[in-house]
Amino acid sequence: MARPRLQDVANHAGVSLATASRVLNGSSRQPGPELVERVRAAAADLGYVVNAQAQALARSRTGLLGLVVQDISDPYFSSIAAGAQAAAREHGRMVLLASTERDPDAERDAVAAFAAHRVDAIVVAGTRWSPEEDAPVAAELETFEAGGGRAVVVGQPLGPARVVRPPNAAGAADLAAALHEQGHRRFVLLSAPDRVVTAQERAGAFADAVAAGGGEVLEVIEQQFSRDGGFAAGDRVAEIARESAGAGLDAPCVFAVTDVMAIGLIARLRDLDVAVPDDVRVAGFDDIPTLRDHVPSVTTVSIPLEEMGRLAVAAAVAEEGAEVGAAVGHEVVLRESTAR
Amino acid sequence: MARPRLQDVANHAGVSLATASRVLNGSSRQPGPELVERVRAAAADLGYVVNAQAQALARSRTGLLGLVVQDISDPYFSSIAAGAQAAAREHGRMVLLASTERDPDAERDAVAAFAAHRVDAIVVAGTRWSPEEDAPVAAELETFEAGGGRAVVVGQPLGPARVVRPPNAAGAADLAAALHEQGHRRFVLLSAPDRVVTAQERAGAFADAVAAGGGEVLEVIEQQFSRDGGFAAGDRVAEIARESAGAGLDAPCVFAVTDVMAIGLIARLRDLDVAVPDDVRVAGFDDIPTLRDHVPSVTTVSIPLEEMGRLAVAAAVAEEGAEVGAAVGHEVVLRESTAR
DNA sequence: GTGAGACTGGAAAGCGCATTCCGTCCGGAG
DNA sequence: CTCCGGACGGAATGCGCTTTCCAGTCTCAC
Repeated sequence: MARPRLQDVANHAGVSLATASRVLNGSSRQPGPELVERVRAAAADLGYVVNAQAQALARSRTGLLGLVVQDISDPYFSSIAAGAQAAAREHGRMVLLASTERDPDAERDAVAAFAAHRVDAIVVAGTRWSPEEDAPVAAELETFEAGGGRAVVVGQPLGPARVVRPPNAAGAADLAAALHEQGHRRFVLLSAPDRVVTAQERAGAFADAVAAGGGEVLEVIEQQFSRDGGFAAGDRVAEIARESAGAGLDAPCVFAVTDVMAIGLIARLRDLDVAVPDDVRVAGFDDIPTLRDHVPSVTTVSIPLEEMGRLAVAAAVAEEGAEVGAAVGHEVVLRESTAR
Repeated sequence: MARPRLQDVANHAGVSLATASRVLNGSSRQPGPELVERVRAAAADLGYVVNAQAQALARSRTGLLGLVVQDISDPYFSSIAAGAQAAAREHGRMVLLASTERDPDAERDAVAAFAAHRVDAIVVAGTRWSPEEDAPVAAELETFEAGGGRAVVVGQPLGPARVVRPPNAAGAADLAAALHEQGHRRFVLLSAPDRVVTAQERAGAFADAVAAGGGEVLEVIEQQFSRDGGFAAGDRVAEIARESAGAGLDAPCVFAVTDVMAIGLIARLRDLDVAVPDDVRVAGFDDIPTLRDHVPSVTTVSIPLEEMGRLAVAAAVAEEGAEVGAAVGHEVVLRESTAR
C-alpha cells in the first residue's frame, strides 16, 4: 500500500540500492544491460515513483524554480508566467508560484519561502517600489544568492538579481515620437504613485520625449496601477477634454502607463459620453493579449511578455558565466484610439 | 559561506539538535524559555533558513500543492489560479504550477511530476477530454491517491478526484431561458469539438433548453476552444446573419460556449461589418474579468472563477471526511450584445 | 522521607536517495 | 604466466531534519 522505495525496487530486482539508483536516475555510470533490464522491470512492477524530495536532499539541488508575480490574474503577469512556465518545462524545471497582490511584504515572504524550499533560482516579476520597500526583498535575495541560489528580476534592478528589463523608457519615448508624428501635441499622463517605478519610468520617458518634441504635458494624473485606477481617472480626463473642446483646442491625448489603466479609462469615458478618439485620444503600454479585440482598438507599445518570462528563466538556469542576452525589443502599435 | 544547518544553530546555542528543532519548527513540545531564547538568538545570528526539503523528507509531508491548468495565460485559468494561490497561502501551502497548453499528455506528465515531488494534493483545472484521452491522467491520479495524496479536479469527474463542478449545464440552461424571455428564438451554437466536455455540457444544456422553450437551433458550428476559434467562426456566422436578414427573419443569436470565443467572434464580425447586436446577437459564458469593458458589452453567464479555485484548494487540504461544500453558483448577465 | 508522575534535554534512529569508496573479476599487454 | 588497468556491483556514508526513546530532575502526594 505504501509507496515503494528505491530499496524495494532493488530487492525486487535482486540488486543493490546503488545499482537501482544508477539505472533509474540518470547516473553517468550505467550498469550492465541485463541488470538495467531487471531493475526497469522491477520498477514498473512495483509502480515505483522516485521521491524528488529525497533526491533533492541527496543531490542538494531541487530542480525547482520560484516565480513570484504581483498578480497572477493580471494579463501582464499571466503572460510572463506562461513564458516562464514553458521555458522551465523545456529546461526540466518545476515552477513554484507565488502571487503577492502587489504587496512588497508578501514579496519578501514569498522569496523567503522559496529559499526555504531550496529552489535553484528565483524569478521576481513586476515593478520595483521605493528603495525602502524594496530593501527587505533585496536582503532576502542577497542571502539567497549567498547560499548558492540565483536571482533574476523582470523589471528593475533589485539586490543582486540579474535583470530582464522591459523597454519602458525606450518604448514610451518611441510612443511619444510616433504620436508627435501623428500630430498630437497636447498630452495628459495617467500614471501611478511615485513608488511604482515602472510607472515612473514610462511616464518620465514619455514626458521627456514630449518636451523634446515641443509638445505639452497638460497634467499628470496619479491613480492606482490597475484597471480601476484608470476608471477612476475618467472624470478628470473628461473635464480636461471638455475644457479643450470649449477652448477650441485639439483633443488631448492621454498616455496611460499600462493597458489595463487605458481600458479602465476608456470604459469610464464611455459612461460619461466622451468619445475616443474624437474627444480624447488614449494610448496604453504592454499590448496585453486581449487588447486587440477592444473597441476602439487601443494604441500601445507592444512588448514581448512571454519572451520576457522565457528570458528570465533562461538567465535563471544558465551556467555561471554564460551570459544570456536580455535585450527585449518593443514596437509601437498605432490603433484607432489615437486616430485624428 | 555555506548555509548553516540546524546542527550549527544548535552548536552555536550550546544545545542539542533536538532542542533546536523543537524551538524553531513548531513542535508540540516547547523547551524552557531560556533555551528558546538562546536558540532563537543563535538562528538569527547565523541567518539560519530551514531546509523545507529535509523537513519534508523527515515529516513525509511537503506542504506543497500541485496546480495544473490548461493555459495559465487564459483569463479563465489565471482567475482560478489566483483564487487557488490565495487560498493555498492562507492554508500555509506552496503552489507548484504546471500549464499544459491543453495537451492531455502534458497533463499526465504534470501529474506524474507532482507525484514525484510528493505534493500533498493535486488540483487539475480545466475541461475533460474524451475518456481515452483522460485515461492516462486518471490512472496517474489513481496511483497518486493510493500513495496517500489527494486529488481535486475543477471541471468534470476524473478518476478518483473530488470535483468542483462549474455550473455548465445549469448556467447554459438559465442563459437560454433568459434569452427566450428577451424574445430570442433563432439560435446558433458556437461550440468546440466533441472531445471538449465543457463545450458539450454547455452547448447540450443550451440546446435542450432552447428546444424546451420552442426555440430553434439553426446550426452548430464547431471550432477551436479559444479566441481564434471564435474568430474563425465569424465568416459562417456572417453568412447566416445575411440569410436571415434576406429572408426578413429575426437576427440570429449566437451562443459561444466561452467568452473568449465570443470575443473572437465579435472581432471578426466587426471586420466583416456585421453589427452586434443589430445583425447578430452574441452571448458567451464565464464572465472573465476583462469582459465588462468590451464594446458592445457581452451577455454571459457569470461564474465565480476565483472562488472555484479557492474551493478546490479547500477540498484539497481538508481533513479526511470533512466534506467541503462545492456548490458553485452562477448568474446570467444580460448586456448589450443580446439587446433587441 | 519516599515513590510516582510530570517535565526536560539529549542521543540516536530513521526519512529516501546519491555517491564515494572498495573489492572482485575480466581482458590484454608484457 | 603474471601483472596491471579498467569495468562493475555493492556496502556504507551522508544530505538536514523530525521524532521517538531514554535518562535525569523536579514536584507533590502520601
